[in-house]
Amino acid sequence: MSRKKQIEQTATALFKSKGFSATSMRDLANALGIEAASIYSHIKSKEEILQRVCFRMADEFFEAIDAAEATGGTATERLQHAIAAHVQVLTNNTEASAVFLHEWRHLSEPFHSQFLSLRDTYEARFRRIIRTGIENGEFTVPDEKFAALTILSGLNWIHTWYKPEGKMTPAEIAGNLSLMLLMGLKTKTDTTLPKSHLTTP
Amino acid sequence: MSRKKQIEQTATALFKSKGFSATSMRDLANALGIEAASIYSHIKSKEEILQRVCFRMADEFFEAIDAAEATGGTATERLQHAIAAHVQVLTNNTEASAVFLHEWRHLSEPFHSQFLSLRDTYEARFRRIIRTGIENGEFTVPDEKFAALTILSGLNWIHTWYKPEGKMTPAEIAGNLSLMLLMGLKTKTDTTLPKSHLTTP
DNA sequence: TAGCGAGCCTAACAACCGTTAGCAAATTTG
DNA sequence: CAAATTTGCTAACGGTTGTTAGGCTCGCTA
Repeated sequence: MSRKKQIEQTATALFKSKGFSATSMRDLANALGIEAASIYSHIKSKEEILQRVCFRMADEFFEAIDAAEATGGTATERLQHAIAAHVQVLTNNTEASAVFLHEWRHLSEPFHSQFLSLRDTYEARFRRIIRTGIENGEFTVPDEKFAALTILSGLNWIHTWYKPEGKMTPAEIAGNLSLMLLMGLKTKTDTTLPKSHLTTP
Repeated sequence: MSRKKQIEQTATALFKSKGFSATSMRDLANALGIEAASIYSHIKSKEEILQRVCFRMADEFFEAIDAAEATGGTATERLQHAIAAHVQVLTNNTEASAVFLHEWRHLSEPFHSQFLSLRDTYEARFRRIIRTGIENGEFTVPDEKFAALTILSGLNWIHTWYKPEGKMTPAEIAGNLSLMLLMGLKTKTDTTLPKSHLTTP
């Protein structure tokens, strides 16, 4: 592995555990066993590392959802595939995922805006699947954007606990999440919510 | 309002938008229109602000869930109340909530450990409701901890977009979230589902 | 064997960090 | 009105920050 990749990987681990701002170049150098100044033989700046991690992960998420949507099928199936693809990327590199999810706001312009734009586009992909499902009667949901964001945020906590050696495989995690988010907690034979809390506008 | 509260509030806004580490005392002073050193007439240290915000919010979440659970009822009803209570706290102060959710890791010991312990206890409250619901057949879910964390992470993104002047009230948001998380996205053909949002009576 | 690039070093920079000391003005309280 | 408290100031501290300059030492290749 190239030295640059090694630096990137070590930095990613530190960024995840301490955050970008709280990680100094001297911390990073110490973790690598070299001097801080030596790092600049390989990278241009501290932020360059963050940029590379954020945009590489963005690429991975897009590639994954592209492949998932290409399979076609019903909205339910496409959503399941998109969830599985998202979980796959998330579990494949939890450290980079954590940085991608939490540290992007330390990007300077124009990268900050670029990143947000990519994120919006990605969310729109989920939204479109859900809208299709609403239109053809597969889903019943108050608001399509609301649903998409709830699903995504329900997926994005995985990186906090997932360990490759754990007992659930990424596919099983994806299956459980799909089940919960598509079917809800309620037992199928009794699916009504208490009436005292419902009103129809 | 006391000057100390004012400082805390301004700091909270900055911590939310830039993060704790990336917010300097000179940034905070600038936002307050005074000199950095002047802040120390009111607080002991930068971290004191973070501590106060984190533990005050923890208190609020516990008070809310205490009140919610005290109402009794089925597991479904208790979970709905707990969700509504959580959303209420979250929407009541989005800035402090964001700090509570994302900046706690910059707490030093023993506060860091204390905070994590409180968070675990809070999550266990949700888990217990869900376990009850599984045991008496209200819920069908693969794993109780998994379900609790998925629900909580599905709630905890609200602070990123909620504005008090928006068109959904906190109660409506809670209703929509309850609906999505309890019933899922899939259309149920065997029951009459409310077509839109919920409101508390 | 000469040369080259990769990799790392030391030294140092200017800027910024949280915080303290000591003092002055303003405001509140007796 | 006097005393006490609140609120803010300037100046400065010791330390840390990201980064640059310039040079040394290897292993590889021409």
